[in-house]
Amino acid sequence: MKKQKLVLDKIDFELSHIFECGQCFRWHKQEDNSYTGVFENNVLNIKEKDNSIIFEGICNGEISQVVESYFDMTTDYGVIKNKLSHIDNYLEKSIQFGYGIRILRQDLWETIISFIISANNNIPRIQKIIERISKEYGAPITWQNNTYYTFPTIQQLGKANMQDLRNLGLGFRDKYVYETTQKFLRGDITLKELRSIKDAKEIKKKLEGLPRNRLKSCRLHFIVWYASF
DNA sequence: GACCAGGTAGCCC
DNA sequence: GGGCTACATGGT
Repeated sequence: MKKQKLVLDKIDFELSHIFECGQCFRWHKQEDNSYTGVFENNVLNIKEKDNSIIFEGICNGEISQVVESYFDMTTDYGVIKNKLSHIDNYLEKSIQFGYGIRILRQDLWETIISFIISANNNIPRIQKIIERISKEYGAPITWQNNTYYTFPTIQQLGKANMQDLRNLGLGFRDKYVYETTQKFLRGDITLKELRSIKDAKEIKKKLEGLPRNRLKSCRLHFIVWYASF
């Protein structure tokens, strides 16, 4: 893990559209309008300057690879937007509204747990709970005199019992997170298995076996997306 | 201090 | 299968 920097041309990339559309919980806006976040074993700060996007932080691997993967850089969003905007007026307006969005390639495990936590909950609190879980069970990464925490792996989160989770403020969701983690720990269901399934209905069926995890269609789209790589 | 939140499981009918 | 309700907390 090392400090790295990357500068890319600003194409189909708008920070606020990406980070404030509700698809992620761990990116925070800074005073200078940049965003800092933790994903997998990376901490990045991202800012816009002179029609460029500057990525800076601690990366597990080459920053160009990490960014390319997480931000889905190999997909041409211009082509997609062009296609969608010709379907109907509603889509055209939607694209005008969020023209700079990219669908992040977030960690599948983190996403499953985050979605369980989101049940009957509000976004600020969801964010706080995820931060607390990460601080308690994730691994620390220090950058620019701040300590950030990765989202815990299955094994790391497996160390928490229901009371531990209750103490972190999960409320009634503690047992659903606990049971889901135990299922993954035991291997009743695996991430590899989810990734190997290409049919959305099959993935849905698998996930419905998990507690507190029946999927609304919006969630399913994300899970299918995250499971696809 | 009441009301609500990125929902869902467990009832009842 | 559809409709209702409880669920733990914290944010507003």
